[in-house]
Amino acid sequence: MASIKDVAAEAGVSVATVSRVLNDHPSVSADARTRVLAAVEALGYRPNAVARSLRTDQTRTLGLVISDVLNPYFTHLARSVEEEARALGYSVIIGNADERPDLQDHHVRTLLDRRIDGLLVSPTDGGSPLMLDAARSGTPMVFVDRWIAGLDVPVVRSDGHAAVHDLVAHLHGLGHRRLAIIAGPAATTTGRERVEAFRQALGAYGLALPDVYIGQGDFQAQSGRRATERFLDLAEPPEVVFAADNLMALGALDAVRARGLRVPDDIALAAFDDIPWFVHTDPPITAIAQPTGELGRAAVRALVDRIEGRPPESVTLPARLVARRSCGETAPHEPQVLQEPPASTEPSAATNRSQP
Amino acid sequence: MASIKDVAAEAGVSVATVSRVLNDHPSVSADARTRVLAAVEALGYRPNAVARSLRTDQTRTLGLVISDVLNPYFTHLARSVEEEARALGYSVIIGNADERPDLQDHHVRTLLDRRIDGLLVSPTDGGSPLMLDAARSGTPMVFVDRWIAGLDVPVVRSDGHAAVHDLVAHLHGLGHRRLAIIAGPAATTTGRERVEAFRQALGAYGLALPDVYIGQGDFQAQSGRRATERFLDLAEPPEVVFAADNLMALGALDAVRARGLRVPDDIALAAFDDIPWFVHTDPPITAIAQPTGELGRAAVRALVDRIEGRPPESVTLPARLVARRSCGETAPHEPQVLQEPPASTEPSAATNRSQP
DNA sequence: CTGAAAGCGCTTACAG
DNA sequence: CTGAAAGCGCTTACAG
Repeated sequence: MASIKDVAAEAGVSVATVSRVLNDHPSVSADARTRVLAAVEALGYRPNAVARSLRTDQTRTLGLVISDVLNPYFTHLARSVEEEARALGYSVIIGNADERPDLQDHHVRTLLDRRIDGLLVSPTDGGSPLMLDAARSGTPMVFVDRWIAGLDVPVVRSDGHAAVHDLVAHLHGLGHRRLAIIAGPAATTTGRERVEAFRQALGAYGLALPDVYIGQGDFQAQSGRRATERFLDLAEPPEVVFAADNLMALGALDAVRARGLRVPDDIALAAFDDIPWFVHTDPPITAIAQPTGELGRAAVRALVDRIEGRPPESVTLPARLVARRSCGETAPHEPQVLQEPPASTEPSAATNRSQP
Repeated sequence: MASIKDVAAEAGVSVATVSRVLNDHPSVSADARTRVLAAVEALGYRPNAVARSLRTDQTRTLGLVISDVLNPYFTHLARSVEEEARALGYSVIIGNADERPDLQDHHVRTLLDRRIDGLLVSPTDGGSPLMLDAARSGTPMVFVDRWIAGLDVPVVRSDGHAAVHDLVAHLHGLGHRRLAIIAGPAATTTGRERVEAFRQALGAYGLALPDVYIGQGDFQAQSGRRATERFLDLAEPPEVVFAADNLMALGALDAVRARGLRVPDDIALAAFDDIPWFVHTDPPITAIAQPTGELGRAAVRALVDRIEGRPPESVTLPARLVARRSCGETAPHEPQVLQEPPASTEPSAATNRSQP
């Protein structure tokens, strides 16, 4: 593979001049530029990004560590992250933690070793020593979707409180009183928050959330299956199961189906995170939709701000309820296509520095 | 960030010795090793992978350029690729071409600039000059799922001929005679092959595949929607629509639903590529399942063989029909869970060197 | 077993 | 505007 030396020789100039042409440095004569460009063309030369990174101490690469690529929500997020990063001149390397803290650490370590310019993380747990070190050691970092409290790291996420409240209103209106939730891991913010939001909303309707109506899941389908089976085995099973993510809803659907029961007649189902397939499941599934694309873009902008020395902003966007037939009723004209509400940012109080 | 020099100073040895310890070189005294390891620990030193790559001319990184990450088939593929790569000591950088040749070129170029050790590609088109150059210039490369003919590049894919034949037999048995297909781009092998397999199978039953029953899609949902609308507008619409991938099937479902029609009563639907959601759609969708995980793993093994100087093997695995209710009938005991058949490789005739 | 030194392919003050 | 030279952080013959 041709190196800068070869180009310099071919063009009859020094490597410094070649470098200047390649980097659009102003002080290069038109003649030198022409000759260098011709040599580059003739040799099919492409600068070695590894060498450049070593020298400039920047890789123009962002790391994205997500909990589970197979989860359509995170796939969507990853895609919007890559798009925005590309628009800003960065590449992104994705690390899939598969909801495993050890794998998450593996990816963080690998990414750090590669000297990525910044790290976007949706943490799988409460923060391993490595993750905390990374956050404190000054590696530019932004949390997206999930976060770890007590760190001076901007957070880009959506707030589901209002939507969960809307969901409970919807369920209550349909006459449901025994509502259960399949929670995510307590070590994750979204695992905890969604349960709390649900509990609060139930409280507003004078309903309790008994422990037996809280299934412990891990955001993966299998756990949704198991939790649902346990609910169905109860002397008094819930009338509604609210899965804290779309994969556990898939598992719940599997479990209900395996027993020969029907949604919503035998048991109602709702999910956090909306995905295109929810329109076509039997029945279409009521879900809380996050503005996923906008979250990904905002996260990249915050991270790049941080990398390039501008003050990064934490961003919180609202989620919203998309009611379909899986909890009962809901008219023929239910929503069909996912549509994201307009973005809004928190212009002030940037980081979650003061978080408990 | 601490460098090897800092470690050497701290341990009271030369950087050469530090390097030897880090790389498990045998000729290092136990004493030196201990002191170096202690220094590494004390400083929290991590070797700079960029510098190491520049020096050793290997990045231990694989590039994966896929057509569309949002397509669950490719997401699954990407995941298995990463798993196998990790097991073999490689990282992978994913480039999402989004079915756009220009984006595909962008990613190939970026990956090459980063000096990845090898490239796994599922080409979006027939081969841009850049892609052909890359393949010919000796960059270790393996095609997965889709390929470009006429290149000396191993191919890891699945063969759907038998499964498509099974599908047509199934459809014919249900009494369907007017069968249509939504094809992928003719520039892709899978776009062409699936139509040809379908045409052949129809021929075996004395059925023709008229041009109006071939919808031109691009493997994305929107194109499945449009093609289906066109079918439904025909004076004599088809009785069955076979979508050449799962996203176009989603689009077809959207279109059928938008007209207030029912599957399979008004029109039957089948898809290439099986995904977990197909069990829960209304109705469950008949699909041709590829051994996706095994394809990803085999592709990585072939690529790493190539990189490490062993002869790489092309691999072809069979796809299989999973009949559900979307084409009519099919019993209560239809399959529920995706299961991959055991792997099989072609031990001989490694590359598709002699392809037309 | 160990260290000094060269060199991977770049970029960038510095001097002219 | 241009080039010689230093240096980014490593690895690895080479000599001892």
